[in-house]
Amino acid sequence: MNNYPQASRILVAIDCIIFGFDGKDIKLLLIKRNFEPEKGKWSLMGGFMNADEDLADGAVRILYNLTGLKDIYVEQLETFGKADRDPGERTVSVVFFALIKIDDHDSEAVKSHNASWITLDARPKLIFDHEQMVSRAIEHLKYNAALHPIGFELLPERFTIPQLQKLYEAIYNIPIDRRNFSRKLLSTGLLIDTGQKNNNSATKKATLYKLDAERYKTKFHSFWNFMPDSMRVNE
Amino acid sequence: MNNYPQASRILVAIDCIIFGFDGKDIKLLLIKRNFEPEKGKWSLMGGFMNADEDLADGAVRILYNLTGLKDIYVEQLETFGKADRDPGERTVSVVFFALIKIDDHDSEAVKSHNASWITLDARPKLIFDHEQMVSRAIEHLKYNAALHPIGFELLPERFTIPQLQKLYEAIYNIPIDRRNFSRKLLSTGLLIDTGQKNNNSATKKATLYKLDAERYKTKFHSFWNFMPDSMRVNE
DNA sequence: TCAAAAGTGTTCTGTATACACCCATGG
DNA sequence: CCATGGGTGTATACAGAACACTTTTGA
Repeated sequence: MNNYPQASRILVAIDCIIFGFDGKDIKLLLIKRNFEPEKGKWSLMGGFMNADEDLADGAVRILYNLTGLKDIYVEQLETFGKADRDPGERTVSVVFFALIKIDDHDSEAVKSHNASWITLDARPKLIFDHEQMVSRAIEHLKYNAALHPIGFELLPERFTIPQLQKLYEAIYNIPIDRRNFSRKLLSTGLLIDTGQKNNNSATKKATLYKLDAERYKTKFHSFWNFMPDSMRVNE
Repeated sequence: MNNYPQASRILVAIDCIIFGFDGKDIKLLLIKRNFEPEKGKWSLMGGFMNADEDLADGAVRILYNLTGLKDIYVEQLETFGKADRDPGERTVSVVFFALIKIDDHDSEAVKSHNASWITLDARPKLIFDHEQMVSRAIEHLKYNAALHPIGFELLPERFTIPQLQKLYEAIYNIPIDRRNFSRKLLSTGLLIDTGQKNNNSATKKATLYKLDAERYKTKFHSFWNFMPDSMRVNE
């Protein structure tokens, strides 16, 4: 069947920005390509959308291949479509934004794809327009983490408030007042005290919380502001 | 040249959500199709991306065809890629979000495309997944108009504060306090008093303002909140 | 017993809100 | 001169920021 005879058919790529947090730094999962084209260079994890597959399913498939994870946080970010973006052939690329709990990923799969976790500062040059894609994703992370409770997606099931604070300090690269942060966060009612304490600490053990899944859902689309007002720059 | 022999090539459509404001209601520019496929039904304005054209340029081209306008506010919104979204042939559609000053558009071009301005409430059923696209765009408008100064894009060059207020009341479907709105707005420093007054009023004439283009640019990416807190629902 | 990190409380200040009042215009 | 809509002023409440103090832990 061909209802649109005069239009051009082109490749639809899917590229994935994958963020993780190791307790100290925000990291990106990048690939040192051991395949053509651009073998030997760094790129995002990607692939092509199959003809019989939903776009979003394609992203899940590609993310699963690399990380071994299925139920992770994925958002469609933006579609890149400069005519000359891929020198090999005309291609548009739909970019997806994923947040994963870094300890959960399948390190065998990552190794077999020749991928590595790299801090934002240390990231190498990337092929094509992948550099712009990453910039866009970092922007998106900064913007959205201040308005929606997505930070949790980067932490383990059970986490402490100080851990969460370190995460936000890493995202925004600013110090945050411990006491105000904690109060603001608890006042959202999103956290459930598990009764357990964190054993990884050499000093006073912090309370482990988990997300209140119900409240999380209802609150997700509301605007949020638990970042200091200084982040909502008005000047 | 064909570096990716095994992947599928498919159609890339561009669909445009075009918002306008007539001083009272937010309206959508929709097309009653006098061409195949789905002739006789309502849809968004769209077309296909050309093989040698940047994606964003395709959107500008399509918007220009319908409205006769070139320098308008356009954002890429989302790419729709369900495998069965277009029954005719596998197609992904990149949706663009446009805000125009309704008085500026070329009504001849609109007429020749069989298009009409329709209020959100009165909109008809649309073909394919265009309904979802519109819902998504309305969400986007509500979300972003509270955080960024995009409302101005729907008003004439010179506008009054009461006009702007009516716009926001239409977007959010809530009454806003006249006095607080005005103060909040002026405090942003985005408005320049033109010295002129609005003559269309039967009573006291309101001051005509224009945007401070410089400040607009710098402020655009900052979070903003001149909507009442009630909009930033936390419950 | 001391240092380091976690947790709780208090004060202060800026800003959003609610609401009262004055001004301009045309009928 | 009065109804309608535009513009300015002010008191109050609330939430964020700053900062002091207490508690827990392991070394």
